[in-house]
Amino acid sequence: MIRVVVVDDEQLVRAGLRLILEAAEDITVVGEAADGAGALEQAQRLRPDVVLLDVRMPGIDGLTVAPEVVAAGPKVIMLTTFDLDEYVHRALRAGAVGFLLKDTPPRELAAAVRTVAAGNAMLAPTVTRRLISSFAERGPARRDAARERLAPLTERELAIVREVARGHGNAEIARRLTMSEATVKAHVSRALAKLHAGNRVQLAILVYDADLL
Amino acid sequence: MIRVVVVDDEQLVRAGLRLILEAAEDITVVGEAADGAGALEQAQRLRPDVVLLDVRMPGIDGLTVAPEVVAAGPKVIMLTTFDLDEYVHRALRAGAVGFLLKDTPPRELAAAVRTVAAGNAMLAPTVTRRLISSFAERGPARRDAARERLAPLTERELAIVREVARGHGNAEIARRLTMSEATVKAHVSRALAKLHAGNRVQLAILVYDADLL
DNA sequence: CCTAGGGCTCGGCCGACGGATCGGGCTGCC
DNA sequence: GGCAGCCCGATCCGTCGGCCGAGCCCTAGG
Repeated sequence: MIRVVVVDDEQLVRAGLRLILEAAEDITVVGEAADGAGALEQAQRLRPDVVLLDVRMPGIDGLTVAPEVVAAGPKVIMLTTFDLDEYVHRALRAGAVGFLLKDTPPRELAAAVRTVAAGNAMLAPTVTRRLISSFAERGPARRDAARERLAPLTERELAIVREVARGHGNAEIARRLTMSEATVKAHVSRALAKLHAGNRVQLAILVYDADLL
Repeated sequence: MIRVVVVDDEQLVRAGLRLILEAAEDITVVGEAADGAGALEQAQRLRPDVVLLDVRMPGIDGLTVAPEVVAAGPKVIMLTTFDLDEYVHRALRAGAVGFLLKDTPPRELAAAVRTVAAGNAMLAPTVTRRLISSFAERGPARRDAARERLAPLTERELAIVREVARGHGNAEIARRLTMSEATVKAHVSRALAKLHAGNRVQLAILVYDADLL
């Protein structure tokens, strides 16, 4: 039996969720709360398997308490009317493993509870879509592009550039790599030219994007 | 009516998928293929709404043709027995909007087809879980530490430091934020002092670690 | 009211660092 | 031998960064 706590500031919504979930034989609603403080208290006292947590609530809102609720043990599914990027990002970073819209059909809601109780994750389709695109964009795309740009560098030059990206000055790099400071400057200059960079900071940015540390 | 092409090297699997999908009144299977080449040909000729694409196939495998199939128009759902990280990453980068395991129940398979046809995305729960982790665990440790260090900065100072992290020089920052270069230098100096940094590159590193772009 | 403090804005000065340029030595290859 | 690429070095100059001071605005508090 999966033990669930539902949190929403509107009593009507809580009642609706309870009805939907209790209709499944393997799910039982063991507690309710109307704000973040109540949610945390119930999570710690009742130790439920899953907490359905509304995003917007008076007092402490759902996103704010989410990290603490997660820390208390249960899996957290965020519930909201609007799937704003800001909400999704904060929720996922807080450790939520579910993010559903309030127009989710009853069958899927119960399925989501079972899914997260089993240790997996469930997102609304629109949210999944957004997550994928943000993954595809910020993923290895920029990294490979950066590596491509760094390709023309000589082995030695790359070594100097990596030192630059560590925030070291030319003198310090010279000591570390046992060469003259003038030489370091020369390498940096040619790296700047090859990479069409105007700044040593831009070199550091490339190294960071290329994930070379 | 949602028009679907199923691609799998095993004839039995194709037949099974066709049976499942044709059972839904709003879905019709308009074509089949046994390898990547066939998948691409069918996608271009039949212009289906959705392509179910097996990952592992003899000849050109699913992950390899996925980008071209996506480019041809249809939404792509990857199908596989194993949800290896490598598979998922490549698939999502290729532009797939679905990633399902072959043990997905028929009802969810049809739901997934409808979901992607509607422009949204559908992943297997285990895949979603992994995606969330890789999104959330993008090093909150170092990130929060960096934010902690950046905390003492005033709003204005942080703005200048972020410009520094973009690789801009003092003069350029002055233009962008419409202030004197002397002011920029003053802010940079104080930021360096507050953060115990000796270099503007080190400021950039902090901003990067703090993930502020 | 007016004083004190903090943040933002500027200017000037100067030492230090960063970049551009030129040249030389070394290797491998045509 | 000539050429090309990499590595190293030295010199010149612009930019950066530290340090001084100053004025302005706002808020807090006597």
